[in-house]
Amino acid sequence: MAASGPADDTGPPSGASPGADGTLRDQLRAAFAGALSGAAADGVFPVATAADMPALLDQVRETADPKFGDFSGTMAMGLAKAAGRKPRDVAVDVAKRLAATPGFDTTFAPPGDPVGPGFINVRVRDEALATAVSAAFVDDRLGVPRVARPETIVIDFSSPNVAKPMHVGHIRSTVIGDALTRILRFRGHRVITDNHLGDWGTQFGMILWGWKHCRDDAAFAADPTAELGRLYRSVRKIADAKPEDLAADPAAAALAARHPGAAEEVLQETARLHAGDEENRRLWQSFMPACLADIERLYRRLDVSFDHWLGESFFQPFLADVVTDLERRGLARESRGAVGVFVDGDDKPPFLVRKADGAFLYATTDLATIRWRLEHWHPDRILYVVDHRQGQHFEQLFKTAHRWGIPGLDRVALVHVAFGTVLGEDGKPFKTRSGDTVGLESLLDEGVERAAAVVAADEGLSDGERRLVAETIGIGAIKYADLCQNRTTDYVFSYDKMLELKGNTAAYMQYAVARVEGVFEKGGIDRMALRRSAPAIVPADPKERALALAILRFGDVLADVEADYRPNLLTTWLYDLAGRYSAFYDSLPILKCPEPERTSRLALADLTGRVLRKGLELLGIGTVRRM
RNA sequence: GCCCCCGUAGCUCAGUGGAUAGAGCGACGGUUUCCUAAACCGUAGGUCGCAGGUUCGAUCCCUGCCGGGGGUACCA
Repeated sequence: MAASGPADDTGPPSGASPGADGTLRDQLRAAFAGALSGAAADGVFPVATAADMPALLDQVRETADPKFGDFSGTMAMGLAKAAGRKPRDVAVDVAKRLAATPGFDTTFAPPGDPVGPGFINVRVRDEALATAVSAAFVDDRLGVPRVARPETIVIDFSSPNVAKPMHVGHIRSTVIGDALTRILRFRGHRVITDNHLGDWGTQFGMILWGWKHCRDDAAFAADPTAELGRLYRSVRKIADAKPEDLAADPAAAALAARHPGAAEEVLQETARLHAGDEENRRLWQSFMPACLADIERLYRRLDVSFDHWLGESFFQPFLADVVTDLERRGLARESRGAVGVFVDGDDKPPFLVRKADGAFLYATTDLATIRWRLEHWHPDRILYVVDHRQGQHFEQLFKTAHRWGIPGLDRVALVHVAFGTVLGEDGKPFKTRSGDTVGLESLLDEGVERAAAVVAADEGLSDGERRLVAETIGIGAIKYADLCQNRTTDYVFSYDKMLELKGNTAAYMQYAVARVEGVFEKGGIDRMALRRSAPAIVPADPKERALALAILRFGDVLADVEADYRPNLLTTWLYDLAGRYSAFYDSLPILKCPEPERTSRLALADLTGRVLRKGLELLGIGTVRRM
C-alpha cells in the first residue's frame, strides 16, 4: 500500500464551523471596513459610495516581510489627498479607530504607530493564531470558508474537435478548466461543466470527403481515430492547397491533382450533412462512437469529467432560428451573400452567422448555446476557457448576445478565460520533429515514462507501486507546469523542467506530502486518533508560526483565484507552503521532541499534509505516500 | 492598416499603485550520529524594452516609440 492514493483526509466530525467569521484576512478587512466607514461618517475623509469600500479593503494584504507584521493596510495614504491632510495623520486616525473596533483585539495585537508615510501594520496575536490553526485542524474544510452567496457557474472547456485525436493544444483548456471547476465547487458554487465538442463542423466535411475518396479500410478497422485523423489531415492539405504542404506530401499532391474541385466538394459534404443527407448522417453516426471512446479514455487518465457533453451537433436544430431571429430584430443582415451582425460598425468585419453557401458557423452555434444555457440552467456566469487567439470571436459573440436581448442575459457575466499558446523549446508552437502536432496520449506517455526513470531510484517500491507513482508524478508534472504559469502568457513545454524535483513543480509538492507521510509511518502514529483528540496546536517557533499563517491563507488564496480565474495563485501559494513546511521539518524535530510540543507539531504536520493534498486535488493532481 | 497580448537576472518565469523587485535552473559555498539530503541555508547576478506624463510614491496606470507574437468576412 506504500504508493497508494491519498490517506483518508476525513477528519472527525467538526462542531461549529471555525470559518464562520472568515479567514484572518476577512476578519481584518471587516475591522478595517468598520474603521473606515466610521472615519468617513465623521468627515475625516470622503468615501463617496459603499462601492468604494471593496477597493479600499483590497489594500489590506499580507506583508512581504514579517518584520512589518502579518498584514498591512495602505489605503490611508491614498485617502489623505481627498482628506486634505497628511497621509500619516490619516493613518493614525484609522489605526486608532481600528484598535477600537469591536472584536479586533481578540484576534489582532493593537497596531502601533503607522510606519513610513502611513503603513498600518497589524500582527496576529499568538493565542488567536493558535486557536485558528487548531480549529482548522478539526475542520473538514481545513479552515476554508464557503462563499456567502453561491452562484450558478457554467464552465465551457476542453471542447476538442472529435474528428482528430486530442493533441497538445487541448491540454491547457482541459487542465485549467478542470482546476477552476474544482476550486469554484470547493468554494461553494454550483458549477455546471459542459464539454462543447466540435462534432459537426467543416472538419466532418473533410472526413466525409476523405472517406469517400481515399479511405484505408484496414487502417480504420485497426485504429478508427488514427485513420480519421489521417483523412482529416490529408484532405485539409488538399482543400487548403498550399503549395508548400503539397510539395511535402506527394500522395496528397497526387490526390489534389485528380480532384481539382476538392475544396468545393468538401464544403458540399458538410452542407449535405447539415441538410440531413442520409448517407452522410449515417457515416457521421458511425464515426462518433470511436471518436468518443478515444477521448473518454484520455479524460479518465487525466481524471477529468464533465456534467454535460453538449456538442455542436446538439445545437444544430436551433441554428436556423438564431439567424432568422437576428434578422427579424434587425441585428443581422445580408452581406456579400453571407449573413452577419455588424457589431463594430459597417467598416469592420461582421460577426458572420451564416455563410454564403447557407452553412452555419461556430458563431451561430455559440449564440444558440448561450440561449439554451440561459433557458435551462439560469447561470450567473458562463466561463469560456479558450485559447487567447479567439479573443475577437468572444468580443463579438458577447456584444451580439447582449444586443440580441435574450431574457436574463443582462444579469449574466460572460467571461472569456483566455490562455496562451503552448510552445516548444525552440519558442515556436509545440510540434513533433516531423512538424505534426503532438498527440495528447503520447505526450502523457512520455511524461510518465520520464517520471518512471526518476522514481526508479527508490528501492523500497514494487513494480506495481512504481508504475502508479510514475503515472501520478508524470501526469501531475504536466498539469502543474501548465497551471503554475500565468495563464495569459504563452508557455514553453519542457519535460526536463516540469519533472525537476526541486523548484516550483508538482513533484516538489508531492515530495513534501510524502515526507509528512513518512513522519507518521516512522512514528507509528494513529492519525485518526490524533485528529479525534483535537489537540491544541501552539506555533511557538517562528518557523511554526510562518507555517501556520500560510495554512490559514488557504481560503484567501482560493478567493483570489476566483477573482481573476488564475490557478497559478494557488500553485504559488502551495509552493510557498511546501517550502515553509520543509524549513520547519528541517530545523525542528517532531517525533523526538518532548510533549506537549510533540503533539502540537504532529498535528501541524498532519494539517500541512492535508492542506497540501487538498490544494493539489483542487488542481486535479494526485499524491502518493512514498516516492 | 486596424485590434489584442507580451518585453523583468545568463535561461525559464513570478510579482504588486507602496517599504530593499522575487523564485527555479545554471554558477559558487555550507549543512547529514537526527522523522525521505528528491531537502535546507547562504553568495553572486537587475537602467523591470526606451522616452515622456499622472501620483506623496510607478516595474505596475496613461501617451508615444522600438522589438516579438497573435488575430483581422464566410475554419474552429
